[in-house]
Amino acid sequence: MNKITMDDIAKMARVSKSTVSRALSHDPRVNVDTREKIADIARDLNYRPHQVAQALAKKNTNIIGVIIPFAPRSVADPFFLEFLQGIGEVAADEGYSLALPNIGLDQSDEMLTVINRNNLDGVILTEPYLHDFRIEYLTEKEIPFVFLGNPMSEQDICWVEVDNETGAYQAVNYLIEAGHRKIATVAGNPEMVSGKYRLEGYKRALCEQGISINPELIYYADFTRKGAVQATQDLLRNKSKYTAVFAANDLMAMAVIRTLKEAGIAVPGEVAVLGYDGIQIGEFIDPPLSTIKLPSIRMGRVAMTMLSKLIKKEEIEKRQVSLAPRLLLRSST
Amino acid sequence: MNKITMDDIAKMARVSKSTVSRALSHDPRVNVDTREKIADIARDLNYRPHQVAQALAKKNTNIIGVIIPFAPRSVADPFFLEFLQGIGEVAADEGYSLALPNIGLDQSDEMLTVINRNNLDGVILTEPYLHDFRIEYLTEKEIPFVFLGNPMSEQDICWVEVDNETGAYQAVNYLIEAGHRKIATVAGNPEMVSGKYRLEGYKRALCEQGISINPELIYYADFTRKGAVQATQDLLRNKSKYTAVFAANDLMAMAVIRTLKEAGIAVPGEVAVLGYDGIQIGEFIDPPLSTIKLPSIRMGRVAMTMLSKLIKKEEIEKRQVSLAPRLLLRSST
DNA sequence: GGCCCGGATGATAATGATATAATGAGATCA
DNA sequence: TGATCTCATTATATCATTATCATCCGGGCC
Repeated sequence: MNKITMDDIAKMARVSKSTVSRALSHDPRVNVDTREKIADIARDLNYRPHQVAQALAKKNTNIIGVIIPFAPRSVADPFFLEFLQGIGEVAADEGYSLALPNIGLDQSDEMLTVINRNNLDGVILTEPYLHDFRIEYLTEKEIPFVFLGNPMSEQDICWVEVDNETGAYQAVNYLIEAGHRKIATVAGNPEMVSGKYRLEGYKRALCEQGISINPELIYYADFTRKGAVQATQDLLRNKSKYTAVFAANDLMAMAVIRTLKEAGIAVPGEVAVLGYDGIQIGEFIDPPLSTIKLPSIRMGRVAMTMLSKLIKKEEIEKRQVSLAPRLLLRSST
Repeated sequence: MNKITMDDIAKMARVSKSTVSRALSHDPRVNVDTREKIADIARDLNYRPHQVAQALAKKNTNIIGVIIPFAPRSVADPFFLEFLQGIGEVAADEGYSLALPNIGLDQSDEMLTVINRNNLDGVILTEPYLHDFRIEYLTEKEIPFVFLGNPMSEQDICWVEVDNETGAYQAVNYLIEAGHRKIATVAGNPEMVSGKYRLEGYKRALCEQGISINPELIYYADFTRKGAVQATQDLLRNKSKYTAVFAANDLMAMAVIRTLKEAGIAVPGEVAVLGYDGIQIGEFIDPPLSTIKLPSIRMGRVAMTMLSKLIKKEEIEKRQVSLAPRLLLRSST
């Protein structure tokens, strides 16, 4: 079966394809009768515009790239999935489809390729790094983009975040108020904004309460379960005492809990564990995970809404959106 | 900054853009010296072909659509995420990128649009229905596709599955052998292949062991947590006795466990719960979920590999792949 | 010298849409 | 009555590639 093109419709309606193009895009310049005739024929033939050709002529593809690193992180992380769902909802409403370009480990090279393919109308990025090189690329290529997370750039970049430092401060402060004095942390990648500032929040909470920071209670993992298991094992070998662990994301908190339990340590009986992100699945684990709840779906919606406006060059009232973290107490503390 | 096109390179190399095109696609007809000169210039200018224009001329886009229904199901379901990861790995290797067209509830109309946009080289579908209407569309439009799950069609369609009936039979059989006689089930959507045949397996296991099927112990939910909570509440109001629940997927099993626990029923002490899918997160919940483990990532890899061959019209040795389910015992039974 | 051959390259068409310039007919106005 | 304007439509260019057909050139052969 041959695909139906505009030319076919033009011939049947005895007009030029220019007129067909305008009629189908509701251009007011075409006569109402002509428009209706063309619309009828298009409907009868079940015509759908060829998106690729349209993209070439209009110079936009209606495709949004969502840069979620695959292994070892992230698509396995329910937090990103919830975020993706929020993006998806708005994208569908606005007529965009989502592409997940697979980004491997050597991001710089892959990123270049993805961007240069010229087939993305805009990009949503996750997990900003300190001095994120992607900003420069995207800015230079004039591709609209929105970050999930504040990349701490001097430039006027669009982003949606929940302040990492505040959230972590709130978390650790709660632990202190609950009576904990020796609090360990499984921190994230310190080259990432989230990793660095969640650790900063941890430190500030301790400082303000006059508790000295013990470097032996700080472990760095890479936001993965595997990394957290390793970190917890290191922690278990450590002679320093601790009664609570603050993990920089829920996925790691889950691994911490399991590793502690395997070592015969009761949670929260002997050691309390507090996570970060507030993934839905957290309420099902044993014990249900106390955490800092981020409005993940909402963040996705906000990011996509912002990106859509950016693409259409509409006015954006707030280019930087900072949402509030919320302490969600379940049973692991 | 203007984008670099083939014309720019042609001018710099003092050849025609035809030659540039051939040189960059390693056409043996171009002289080696010319090819290298062109390759050098392209590298210097950091040239990347314009994917949209390329797609229009070559009539393929290197984009694969993965049809995962969004709300209320599926992207929230870690099983699909794991599957997606498998697809992603192979897709990246083969040079495809993934698109997630958002399919809403009225699939028929949306599907039509997605397919007719002519911008997908192939499609991977999940969750086949009995008499799935999508098969007809895709076949007619001659778009290569692979199903996750056996759509039970007479046609010679490509699919990867784990036999639902066998898996469910295995699950329920295990419960019976463990001494359970009164086994309830929270079944999936009976219009979906997975929903129907997992229920069939449940029934066959009971029949073969001479246990009569009690319709009051069969509840239908829609594979979501919400549906399962409702089903479990109905079950709790029921006067019939039961000592085990077989849920048609892990997400529902998790909801069943929580709802039972909230009602003061011990799992697995009073009631055993067995799930289906084998999502990774299942081991973290309380109690760790016993389940039928499907090789989700592998299924994704197989599906994408098959689709890739289908697109390239290569020979496919097996167009229908049926992998083995595996009973994964943790603590909920 | 004319012809053929094949390697290398160029010119043009095609892909399926939109964007821009051009056209023609009728209305308006000085 | 001629100039200008508007409206509806057509013709042509454009987008950045690949595909197809044409051309050129040097060398070998008769």
